[in-house]
Amino acid sequence: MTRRLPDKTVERLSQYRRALLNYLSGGKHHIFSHEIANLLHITAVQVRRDIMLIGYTGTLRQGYDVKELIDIIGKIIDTKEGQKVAVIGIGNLGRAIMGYFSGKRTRLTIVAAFDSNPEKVDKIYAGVPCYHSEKMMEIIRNEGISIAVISVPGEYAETVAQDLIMAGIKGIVNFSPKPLNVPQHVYLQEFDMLTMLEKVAYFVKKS
Amino acid sequence: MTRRLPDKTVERLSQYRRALLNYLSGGKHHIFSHEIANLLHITAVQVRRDIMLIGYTGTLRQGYDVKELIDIIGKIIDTKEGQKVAVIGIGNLGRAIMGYFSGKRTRLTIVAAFDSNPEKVDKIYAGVPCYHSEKMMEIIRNEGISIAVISVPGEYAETVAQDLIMAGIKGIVNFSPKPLNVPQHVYLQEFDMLTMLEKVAYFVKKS
DNA sequence: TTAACATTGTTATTAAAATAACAGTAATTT
DNA sequence: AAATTACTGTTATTTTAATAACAATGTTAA
Repeated sequence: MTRRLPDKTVERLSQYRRALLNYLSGGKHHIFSHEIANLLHITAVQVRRDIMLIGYTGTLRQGYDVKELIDIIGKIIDTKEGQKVAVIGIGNLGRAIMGYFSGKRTRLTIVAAFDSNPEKVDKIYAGVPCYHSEKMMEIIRNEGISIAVISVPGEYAETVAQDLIMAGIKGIVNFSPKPLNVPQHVYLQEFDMLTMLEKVAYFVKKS
Repeated sequence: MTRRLPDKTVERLSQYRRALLNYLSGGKHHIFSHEIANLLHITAVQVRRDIMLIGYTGTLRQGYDVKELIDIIGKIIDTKEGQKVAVIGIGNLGRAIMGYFSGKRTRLTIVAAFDSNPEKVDKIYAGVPCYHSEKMMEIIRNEGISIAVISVPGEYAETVAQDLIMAGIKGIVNFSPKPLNVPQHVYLQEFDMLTMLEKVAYFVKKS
């Protein structure tokens, strides 16, 4: 249907929506591109361009209808049926991720967590049941989980990813410091904290 | 001294170094560009280009001297004296970050953590003392901390950032879902998990 | 009624990043 | 000795993202 949007535009759409939901709760119904821009600390042109790419169009004197825009973004980002997410590794990071999610109503639902520590298995974290890693492939297949968050220590990341892919996972967010190799049909987002911190340190040093 | 390197190159240099340290511990002393590429699942050209940008040069038949390359990357990324880092907000995420760091010997040292929860104040997390948020500005100034990691809930992120900047922080990694606005002399790295997950979901849906 | 203004939507340009192309060269093979 | 091979280092090209420029238009002001 719609042409594939640029990566960065998709990221911003997600942020627009969150900002707009918040803005809406303040009782305002219309918003200008430069107001959206201020919320995210970017430029108005970029906002308008992104909105152009998704084919929505505002009105000249009032700007954009907040509710409409939220809906349109939803139609682009979400699927009707929703998508199921699993979190692998319930250390501090895994729990942090699940904590961020609980409460947010979104079309993404974390339906299962996995860990190999018997003390964690069969407990509930932020409303999500934790299963033993041995059951991972089975549950992912049976539940039709399409997205996985890897938050295990680096040394396990690779084999976990292998299993996930064999079980039919379509998208992975990798928080481990170990770079992953995935086939083309799997979308991978790396998320490496140590690298990011070292990068910041480099540019701090330079300035 | 060296010209400012591209953002992405700096990220990869950090990853090269980690991979090389690991490789070195396997007893190998030389490495080819395509071998580095395999470790990170990128192309050999990209590796060679990055290495060209930092001015290092390998030998034709042996490739790169692993130890030398590690040292050169260190000279570029690290400062002699090291840089001090503070973590603001000791929830699951804050603890995860400190956990990742403990053990890694690097020129970046987390020297202080801050939280407003009295139960956490004056405790030690992963070897790092936690102080009350009220003391944040003072300690940052006195200790000469130049980098901060924000892992507080979104609603506090903005004021925390303000305070950090007033206290003289030069680089910020923001894990909160609230976009920050910082003056030009402060380097900001946003790190928004919800957005990234929604992006992955979008591309999974598309594929 | 006309001019000035504030806003959107779109095209054009620039900047950043990745990829491709290829020249150069030491070692090895024929 | 010449050809081949397997690399590096660098320039050229392409792709992606961001920014700038500007036409179009309803609204307000003169």
